[in-house]
Amino acid sequence: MKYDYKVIEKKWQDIWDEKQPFAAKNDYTKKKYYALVEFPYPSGAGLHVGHPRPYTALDIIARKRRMQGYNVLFPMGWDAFGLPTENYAIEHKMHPADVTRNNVARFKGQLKSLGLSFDWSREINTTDPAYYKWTQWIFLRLFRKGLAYKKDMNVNWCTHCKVVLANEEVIAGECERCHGEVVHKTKSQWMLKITDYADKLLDDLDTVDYVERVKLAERNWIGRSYGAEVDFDTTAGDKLRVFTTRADTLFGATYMVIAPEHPFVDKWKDKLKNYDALMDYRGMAARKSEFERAELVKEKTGVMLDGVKAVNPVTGKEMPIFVSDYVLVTYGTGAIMAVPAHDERDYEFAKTYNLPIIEVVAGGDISKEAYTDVSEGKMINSGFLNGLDVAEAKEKMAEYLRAHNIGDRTVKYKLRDWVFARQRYWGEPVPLVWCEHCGWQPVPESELPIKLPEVATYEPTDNGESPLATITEWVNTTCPKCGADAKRETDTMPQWAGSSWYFLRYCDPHNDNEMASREAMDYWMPVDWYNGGMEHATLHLLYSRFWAKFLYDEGLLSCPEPYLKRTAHGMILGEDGEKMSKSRGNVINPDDVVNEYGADTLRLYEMFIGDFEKSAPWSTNSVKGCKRFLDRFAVLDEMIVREKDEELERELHRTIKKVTSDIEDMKFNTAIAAMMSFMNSVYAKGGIDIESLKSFTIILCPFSPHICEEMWASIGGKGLCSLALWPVYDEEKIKVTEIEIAVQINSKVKFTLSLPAGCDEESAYDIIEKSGKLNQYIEGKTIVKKIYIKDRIFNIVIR
RNA sequence: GCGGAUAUGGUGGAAUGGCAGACACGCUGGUCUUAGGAACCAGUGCGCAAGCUUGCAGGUUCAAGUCCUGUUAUCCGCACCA
Repeated sequence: MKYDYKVIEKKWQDIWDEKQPFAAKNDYTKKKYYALVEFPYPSGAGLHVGHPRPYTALDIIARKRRMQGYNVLFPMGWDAFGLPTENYAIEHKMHPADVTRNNVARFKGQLKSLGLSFDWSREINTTDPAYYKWTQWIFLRLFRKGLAYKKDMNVNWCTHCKVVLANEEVIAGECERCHGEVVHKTKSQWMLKITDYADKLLDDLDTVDYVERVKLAERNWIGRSYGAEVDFDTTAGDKLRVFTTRADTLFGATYMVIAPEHPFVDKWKDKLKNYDALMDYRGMAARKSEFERAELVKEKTGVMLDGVKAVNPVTGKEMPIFVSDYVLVTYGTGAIMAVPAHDERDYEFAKTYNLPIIEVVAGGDISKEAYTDVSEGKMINSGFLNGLDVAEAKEKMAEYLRAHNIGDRTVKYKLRDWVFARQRYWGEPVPLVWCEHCGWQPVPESELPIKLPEVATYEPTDNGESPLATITEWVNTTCPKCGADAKRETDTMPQWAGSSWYFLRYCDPHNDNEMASREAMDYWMPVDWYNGGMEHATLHLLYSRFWAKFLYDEGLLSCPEPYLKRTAHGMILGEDGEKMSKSRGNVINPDDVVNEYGADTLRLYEMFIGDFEKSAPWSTNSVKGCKRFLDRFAVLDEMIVREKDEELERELHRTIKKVTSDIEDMKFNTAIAAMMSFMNSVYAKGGIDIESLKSFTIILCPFSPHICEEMWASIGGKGLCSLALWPVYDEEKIKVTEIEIAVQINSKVKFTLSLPAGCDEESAYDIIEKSGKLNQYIEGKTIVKKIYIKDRIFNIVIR
C-alpha cells in the first residue's frame, strides 16, 4: 500500500472520532481495566516532546487490553488552574479562562494528532465550575472533619511570584517555578492535616505495586522516626521538652538548643538578661532566606540564654540553653538535648562554643569526631546503662523515663501539614465564610460551586492578599449560620487540589449530583496502572493518596489506595544529552516530528528510544530508522504469498510471545526490536502469508495504530484493527528441533555444533565427540569435568 | 552529609550466572541513478596477529556485564529532621 502518513493518519483519526471505538462502556458486568496517565497542565508552550512518551506507553497498554477483551477506561483531561496561565493572562491582558481555553484547544489538537486512544467523551477540566464544585465539596468534608484548619505560620514566600509556597515547592531555597528567592513570612493559612495520615500513607505502601524508587521517595519524605520525648527541668520552672532518637545518650547531654522561634524565649523574657540579643538573633534567622540557611550548614551560630538553665534529669547537672537556627521549630518539639560526643551537629557546635563533650558510647575517637554508629559500641559513663549496647540502652532508658514520668516513647515525621492556600486568582475559591460571631463557617452545599468572580485585574498584591479581596461585592456576604454580615475567604486552593481526586471524576464525569456515582467508582476504582513523572512522587502522589484515604474513611470510596500500580517514565533529553530547555536551544517540537515523519513514527521512536524508566537523549537519526521500518511495513501487503513458511511462522509466534510479555514489563524497546527482526525475516524470505501478516499487524497496532488500520483494511481485516482480537501464540509452534550450542574447553568457546533440541548429556557428548572437532583440544589431556546446560552450552574441563 | 540510580562498540541500547554487543543509528563499499541527505545489497567491537574486550581493583564459580567486597566517576532525590 501507499504510505502517505499525512493522509492515512488524518483518515483514521476521523474514523475513530466518528465511531468512538475507545469510549469506555458503562457495562459494569465486563472485566474492567483502568489505565491512567497524569493529565497535563495546558501551558502556553504547547505539548512537549516528553509528553508523548508516557502517553504512548499507556496507550499501548490500554489498546492491548481492549484487544484482549477488557472494558478499558483510558481518560484525559486538563489540570488547568495555576500560576503560569494567570501570569500570561496578566501580561497579555486576557482572562485566565480564555487563556486556558486556547491552551486546551491547542493541547487537545496535538494529542489527537498522536492517535492516542483516549476516551474523549470523559474529558475533564479542573477549572470547570462543574468540576471544581466537587473539589470544594471534598474540601468542606475535610473541614468538617477538622482536617482543614487555619494557622498562623511561618510560610515560604516567593518574593517574585508574591505567593506562599508549600514546602514541596521550595527547591534549595528557590521557588520551584520561577527560581525566585524564597523568604520566611508569618501568615495565616489554611492547612490540611496530611500528617494525620502519615502512618497510613507510609504503611500502605506495602500493599501497592509501585516502582521501588517511588516508594523510597515517599518513605523518605514522610520520614518517620521512632524516638522519645524527654522533659528537662529548667531554672525558670517550665519543663523544656525535647525529641530525641538517642535517649540512650542522655548521660552525654551537656547543653540544650532551642529554635530561635521557640515560644519559651518570649515566655522567659523577664528572666533573660540578654533578651535583646536573642531577639536580634531571631530576626537574623528569619531574614535569612531558605537558601542562605541551607548554605550556612557548616558554620553553626547561636546565642546562649543568659538567665535560664536546664537540668539533666539523669545526672542532675545544670546545662546551658542556646538558641540556634540549626534547630528547626517545625520539627519535633523545636528543642533538642545536645549530645556532642554522638551527634555531628552538636559536636561542631560544641567545638565552636567550647562546650563539654562526654563520651557515653565507647568505640569511636571523640577527640577527632562524633561517634554516631549505633550498631556496635557499649555504653560508658552512663550510670545504670553502663555495659549495654545501644539498642538495649534505648529500651532501658525508655523504661526509666516512663517510670520516672519524665518522658516516653514517641514517633515523629518529617512530613508537615499541607499549606492549602494561595493568594492568587486562578484557583478554586476556598468555600468558607468568616463571621465575627460564629467563626469560620462552611458554605452550604447547595451554594456550591463558589465560582470565581469576574474581576478587572488579577495582579497579585504586595501585601500578600488574594486579588479576590478587592472585590467587595463578592467578599461581602452573610453568615450561613447566624445570617449576620460576614466575609468570604479570599484565598484560593493550590494547584494540587484539582489533581488530588481527578481519577474519581473520570469514572462518572458528567454527574451533577455527586463527585461520581458510587456504582461507577466501585466498578472502575482502583486505577489499575498509573504512570507519571518521578517529580510527583512526593507531591501529587502523596496528596492524592491522602484524599483517597480520607474519602475511604468517610465511606465514600471502597478502596483505601487509589492506584494499584505506579510506574515512572524517564525524561527525554535534547540531542546534546542535556535537559531540553529554550535557553539551550535543544528543544524538539512534537508537531514538527509529526509533520515530517508522522505520528506513527514518533510513537514508535519514543518507545524504541531506550529503557522506559530511564532518561534518554533525542536522536533525529534514530527517528529516521523507525520511519524506515514503517515504510518497509507498509508494502508487506504487496508481498503476500499463498503458502505458510514454517520457519517464519515459528518466528511470528516467538515475536507474539515476546511482544505480549514485553509490553507488560514496559520493555517497549525490545518488543519493537523483535518486530523489526521479524520483518527482516519476512524480507529475507521474500514474502509472508496473509494470516501471519494479520497477526503481525495486530501486534504492531498499539505502537503505530494508523498505519496498522490502513494495512488491516488493505488486507481485508474485519472491523477496526484497534478492536481486533490480540493473537495468542502457540507454544508448540515455537519449538525447534535443532539448536546450535557452544562447546567450551575450560570455559572458552572453541566451536559450535547443532544438536537436537532437549538432547541429554550423554548423546550430546556423543555427537560432539563424533564431530571430530574435539580431538585437537583434548588429545593427551584428562577430562576432569563435563558441564552440560541443555540447549545452551557444553563445557569440558581438562587438565 | 544522607539516600537512590547508572557505568557495555563511534552512538542509542540488548543480554533467566551459560556463545557479550540483539535491534537500530552512524560509517565503509557496492547496485540503480543526471543526482542523492532516496531505495536496495554486503560489511562493520578493538587489534596486522597471537589475542583483547562490559568504569577500576579484588573475590566466588566449570562459567561473571550479571553475584560478593572495595573503589572511581556521573546523574537524581532529600538536605541542620535531632
